[in-house]
Amino acid sequence: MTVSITDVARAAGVSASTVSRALRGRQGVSDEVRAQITVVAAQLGYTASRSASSLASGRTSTIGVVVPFVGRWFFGTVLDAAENVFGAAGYDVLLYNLGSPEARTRFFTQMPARKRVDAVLSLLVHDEDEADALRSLGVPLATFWTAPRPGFTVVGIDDRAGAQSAVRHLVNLGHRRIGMIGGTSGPLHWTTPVARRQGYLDVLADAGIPHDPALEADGGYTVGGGERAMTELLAVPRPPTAVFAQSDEMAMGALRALRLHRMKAPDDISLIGLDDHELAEVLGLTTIAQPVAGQGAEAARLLLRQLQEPDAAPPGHVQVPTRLILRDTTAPPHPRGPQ
Amino acid sequence: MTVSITDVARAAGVSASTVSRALRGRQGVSDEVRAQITVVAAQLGYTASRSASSLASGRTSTIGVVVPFVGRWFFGTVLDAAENVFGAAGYDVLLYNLGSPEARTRFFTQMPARKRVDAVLSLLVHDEDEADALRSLGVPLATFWTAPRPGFTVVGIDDRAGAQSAVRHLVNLGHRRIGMIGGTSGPLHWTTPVARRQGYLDVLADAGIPHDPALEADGGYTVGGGERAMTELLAVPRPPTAVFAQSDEMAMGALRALRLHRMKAPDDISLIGLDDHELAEVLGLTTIAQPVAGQGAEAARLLLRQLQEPDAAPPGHVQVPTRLILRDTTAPPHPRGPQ
DNA sequence: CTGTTAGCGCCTTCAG
DNA sequence: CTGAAGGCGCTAACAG
Repeated sequence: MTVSITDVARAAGVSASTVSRALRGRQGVSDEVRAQITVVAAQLGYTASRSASSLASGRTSTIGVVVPFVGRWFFGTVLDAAENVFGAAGYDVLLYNLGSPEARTRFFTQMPARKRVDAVLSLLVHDEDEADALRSLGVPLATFWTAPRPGFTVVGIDDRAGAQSAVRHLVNLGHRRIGMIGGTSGPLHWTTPVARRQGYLDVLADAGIPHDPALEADGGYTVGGGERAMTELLAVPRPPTAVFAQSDEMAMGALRALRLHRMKAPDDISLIGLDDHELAEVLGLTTIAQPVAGQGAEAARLLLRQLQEPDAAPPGHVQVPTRLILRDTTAPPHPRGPQ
Repeated sequence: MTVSITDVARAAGVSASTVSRALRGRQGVSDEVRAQITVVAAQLGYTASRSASSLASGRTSTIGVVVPFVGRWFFGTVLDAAENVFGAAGYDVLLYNLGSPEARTRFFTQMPARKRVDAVLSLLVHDEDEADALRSLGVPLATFWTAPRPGFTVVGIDDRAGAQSAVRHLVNLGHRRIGMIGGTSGPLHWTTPVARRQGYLDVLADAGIPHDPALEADGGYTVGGGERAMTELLAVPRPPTAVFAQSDEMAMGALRALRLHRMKAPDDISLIGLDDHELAEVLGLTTIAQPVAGQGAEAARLLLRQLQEPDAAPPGHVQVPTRLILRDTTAPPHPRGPQ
């Protein structure tokens, strides 16, 4: 029914091994025989069975990509870029989308990727248990993070420094009451919110501004959460004149909260995000940009290199730069405000 | 090194066949033996090699999902929902992200999914050649479309009717000069823009409004394209008083164009989109909603059912409803305008 | 340069 | 209910 390597071999009048060698571009086959086999294989519509060749060779030509939520802009963009790099190199990608706790548990207990992938790119690793589970796969690993992680190739921005730039921008504009929308209590205990908060605290301290816990709100890294968080901040007795949202999506939610309160950025309150989301420009949102697709492609490339040169030392930690993008949501504090 | 089924068999004092049966929950194994084997397998950290079991059984427990751009909100959201359904059912998903023409060509010439998947969900099928290539895989197929497609389970909205609702809303508000931002000349010749344009023309004709080609602009289904398209429409001698954007992302671009021209929706011009993008609410965009994640989950479920009951008749064409979501970007035409 | 010989690890008969 | 035998389709030595 389905055409196999022996069918091609028979039709071409050679042995199966020769077909295998010819089609995979290995040397040791005369040019004319190779050409012949190529033609015959095409005629028959032959494609090698990945299962069979994986079983025989031990290689899968497949890379596992673990994503928290493909639907989220950041992860979708990273995945898009990474898949392009893997696909161009002849690798298929197995996607594990671990949005729900059940999916996450299922993945880490059953480890469906075991023996199925040559490498894994995990965009998010919650804790050391998950890291260990991944390490137990015995394949090259990459992840996104703000710090090095043993056994992983790590790509990421300096979250703390990025947050510092954001808050410093607000301080430079003359703001003293600066709020923050973060994500500490989200379902995922990853370190990004912690590092970004640290950057916020750093700059406040530097500028001699006392830290007011009432000016911190949790936006859970979602649009809706950002809206709620901004609403909270507006209800504080003495509201902030500027707010740093740890992600653009939360900043967008914050923008909506302002609109609902008949307020505007930057007239009533300044707002800065972090990411440079594709819609940040549409909204005129001032933000700290990070190269999202670029990081995905870079992580993919580093993983491929490890596959090609298993002996070379793993790359370790690659940090990519962020930069301030001035748009329309930040300005000096309004003079009439009570400050 | 890596633990195989014979290792488990030896450790449990049974044969490999018994281990295979026990672990896959097939009957014909006594409860106590099964329990024992389960324990031993867990201890040893055994996971069956998918390559080997696929080779032996002919089933892959894998579903291929073909996506034009994972990074785009619509496709990312659909993929997210579909992956959750597949994953919960014990299937892995192989992702083929065909954003570039090269990736597309590579996929359709090499057919890397052949012999690797039990079914395929292709979010976009350009033409009959691609459809035929997919059919040649000999597995259950599903896709998103506005019309039935032989050999595929099709899920989708009624694009024409959806567009009609959008334009009818504008007509009902009293608009007579109604522009449209579409996507006919995009790189992908899929039929969505055609169907939505038809809906636009239908309502104009119904309302006795002559069709003015100058009021149609191409936004290529991207944010940037939407911005350019709206800019074009504003430059027309007698600009529209209302605009229907065939997608929310184009509508968002249009909103930005308005802002840059110091104009506002709905004060200067009414705007309606189609999708109900996650950020449409943030922007207050009036739109026609379609259940995006819902459609992804539905397509996945239908595919799984075909896998479980191969004899049942394939579901054919499932059409899901759209509905008008009134927000802040549409209003009756401004009285002072030259009408 | 090419063919032959063994498996890769598992599932599926077929016996018992 | 369980074990033994064979083979899925391919690749990797090893001979020629």
